[in-house]
Amino acid sequence: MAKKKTAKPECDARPVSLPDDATAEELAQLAWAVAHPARVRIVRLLISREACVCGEIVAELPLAQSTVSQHLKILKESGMIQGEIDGPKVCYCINASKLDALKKLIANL
Amino acid sequence: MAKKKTAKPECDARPVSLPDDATAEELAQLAWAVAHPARVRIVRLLISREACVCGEIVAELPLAQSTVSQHLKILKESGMIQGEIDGPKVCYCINASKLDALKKLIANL
DNA sequence: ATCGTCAATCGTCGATTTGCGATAAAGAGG
DNA sequence: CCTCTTTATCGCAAATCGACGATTGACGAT
Repeated sequence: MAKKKTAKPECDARPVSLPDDATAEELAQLAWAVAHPARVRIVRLLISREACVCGEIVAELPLAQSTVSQHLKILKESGMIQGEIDGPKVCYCINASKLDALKKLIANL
Repeated sequence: MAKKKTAKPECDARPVSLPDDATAEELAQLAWAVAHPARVRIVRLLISREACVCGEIVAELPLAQSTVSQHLKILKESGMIQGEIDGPKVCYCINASKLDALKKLIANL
């Protein structure tokens, strides 16, 4: 934390941006979920298919299964997608509310 | 959620993923520009003020000048903002077309 | 010409991300 | 029971990010 000791008499006097700060982190977090080509493709895939087994996602991407699993974990932690266990498989689907939240936050920029 | 049959889902007969791939990278790149709270705040600041000197941005954020400069560089490289040298100061402003590009890409997700 | 201000860049540090192979865990099926 | 399939997780390595102080370069003013 930079604590400037140098005198700063009359430069800034604007405590106007408090709600800004709150949504800034939320937007950053959601944007970050989509800030990787592989994750963009996963999100698009889930939107277009509405539901998708993990194996299909892996087959769709030029990445190793473990890497795709990592991206899925990141997307799940961000709340953008959800995964339901279905026997030995896992069925992922988009979380519409989170996606809408991202859309709104970006649109209201 | 509509669940596919447990049998093989005949889904992959679609050579449609060429434009997907192209915009996936573009979206990821633009999303990454706003995937940090400080950069979100910078972008918002520039939108609300339309133009802003670097010093003001530094004063607005709880970060060192060099760190803010880094974020400005990232935003500039992504095309989201532009900087014009004005004497010893540098005046930054938003790049509306890039911002719109991001908004469209997110909205069309 | 010299000084002070403003912003970019350099070098460094620690933390995080990204990718992979290998392994473990959980069911389904023979 | 054993085996196969499917997915998550565990290291591990390379790369990148984020933050900072210090320095540099550019410009205006004195």
